[in-house]
Amino acid sequence: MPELPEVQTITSDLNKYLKNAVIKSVEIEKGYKLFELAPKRLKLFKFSLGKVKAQPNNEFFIKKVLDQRIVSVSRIAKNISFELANDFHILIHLAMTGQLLLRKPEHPKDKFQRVVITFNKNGCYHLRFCDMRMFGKMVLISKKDLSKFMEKYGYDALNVDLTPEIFLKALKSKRTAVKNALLDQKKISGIGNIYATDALFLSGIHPEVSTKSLDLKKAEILLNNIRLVLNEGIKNRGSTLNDKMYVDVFGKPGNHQNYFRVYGKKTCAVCKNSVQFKKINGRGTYFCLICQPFA
DNA sequence: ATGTTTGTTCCGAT
DNA sequence: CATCGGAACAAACA
Repeated sequence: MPELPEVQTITSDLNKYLKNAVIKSVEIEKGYKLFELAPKRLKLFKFSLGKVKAQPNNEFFIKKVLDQRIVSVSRIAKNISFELANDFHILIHLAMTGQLLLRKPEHPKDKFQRVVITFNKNGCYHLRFCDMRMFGKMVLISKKDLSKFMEKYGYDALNVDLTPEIFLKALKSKRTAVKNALLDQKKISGIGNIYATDALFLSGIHPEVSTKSLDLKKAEILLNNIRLVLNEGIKNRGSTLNDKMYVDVFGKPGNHQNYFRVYGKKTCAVCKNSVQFKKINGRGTYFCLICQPFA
């Protein structure tokens, strides 16, 4: 579920609460394998790490993280990275339905709980990795491999080094509908379906307009609106849809769903005309034909 | 029963 | 060979 604002909310809370905490135990739900589910899933892991080989098994993971101190928690695109005091990072991607919950050990078992890491800092805490659909991943990666892993991502949408010129060039390197380019993490990272939809609406750009038709002025407007909705999303602690799958580390839903511009809407808040809904590249897309003319 | 879902990768067509 | 779009991954809900 999470896009950049949701991952950022989780990451900054975890950094606040787990920085310098020490991992005292790791429990993996019976049948849940960090890297070795079905053969197909193993393949998925390998590819998702690029040329980097995933570590072979749960035991290796546990051995390497036990008694390690968390140096810091940070966000890489939509991944959460736990820097350990040794040579490794724990990398977590929540995909569609992943959750990270900070719990007291006595708190009742959470639904779809897959991995429980116990930390020792100001008492004893659980970090529970829950994932209903199991598209998420949790892997151990060496510092050297992490830099290789990061190469597969384009500029983070909130990176101040990303200028309108670079942004435009990145979009144009893909000859496709502008919305598809925005969702391509290799070009620009962090943007997901909801925030892309709202940013295009604010920019008056039809989602199916070709990247070829963009000019620097439009790119600058779009980039500013992307940052506007992402920063708003962070301020509002993320978006929680009706399925309630996104919650923060305390189990609380976000508020940004109350501030969507066009996503999930029936009528346009600006011109009152009916909002269009269309699947673009398999992703539900909302737009207003009056405010976002296809031209 | 069918269609829907915040993400990413695989695979076939071009 | 590079690139794009659709399918697949899996589970719950309406």
